[in-house]
Amino acid sequence: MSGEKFGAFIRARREAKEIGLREMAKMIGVSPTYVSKVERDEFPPPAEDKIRLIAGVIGCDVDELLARAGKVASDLSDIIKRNPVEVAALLRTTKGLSADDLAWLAREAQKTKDK
Amino acid sequence: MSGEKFGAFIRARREAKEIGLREMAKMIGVSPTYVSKVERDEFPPPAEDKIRLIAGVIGCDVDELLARAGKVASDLSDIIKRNPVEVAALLRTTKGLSADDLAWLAREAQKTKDK
DNA sequence: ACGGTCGTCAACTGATATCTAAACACTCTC
DNA sequence: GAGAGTGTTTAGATATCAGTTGACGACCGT
Repeated sequence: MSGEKFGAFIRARREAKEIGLREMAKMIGVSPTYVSKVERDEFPPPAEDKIRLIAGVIGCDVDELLARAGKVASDLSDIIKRNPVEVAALLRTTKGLSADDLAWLAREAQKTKDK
Repeated sequence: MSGEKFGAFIRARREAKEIGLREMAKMIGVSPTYVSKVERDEFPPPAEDKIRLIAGVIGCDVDELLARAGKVASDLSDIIKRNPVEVAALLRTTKGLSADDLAWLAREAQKTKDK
């Protein structure tokens, strides 16, 4: 499942979009040096807000990119913290379910909410 | 929902169990000074592994105590990272659901898995 | 009055996260 | 062959995390 490291991944995407390193740096509000280091995995992935901007620039899903960076979106953490016991139980139960099953479950959740 | 700070909470629990500060410190493998500071919220909550030990000592749910510390169990983070897009969608949908609804949803997930 | 226990204070340490600025080398164009 | 782009190297800055050591004053039983 996408063994590609964070840095290599965003470099490939950036180059595919023909965006220069300095241009990218300006867009996400960091120094070019930093982008260079991160893209060669010499520095760890940046903070969440920067990752969100990068996702916008290279056009990929924020949650996926965050996962690749080894992080979890802070709004998701907040949701867990609101009902730690129940949500933890739910998540542990979903461990091992397929993407399709997860999608089905999300629809069930939506139905419950609408009710 | 339990506005009590992390430190004050564990101090109350510890005292209720008549456990000394030094004893507690020994049990979780840190210095007494550290426990003292944490319990008076002069230091931020400890790392996850220490929090797990504390939960065992004072007898409370690990996920709840982690939430109180503003953290999320790392096994839950791992579950999210395995299927970031689908699990993120599921979690955002569950936002606002009651504890009962969440429990129901977990049972649905279990049924799906058994199938 | 003495040793033991209680919690506390001040001062520090090492590691990790999250970045920056300045100078460098290579290529491509004119 | 000068200038304008690339990306890269060297060398930090700054903050937060996750704690430790050693000394301190208050109290307790004997």
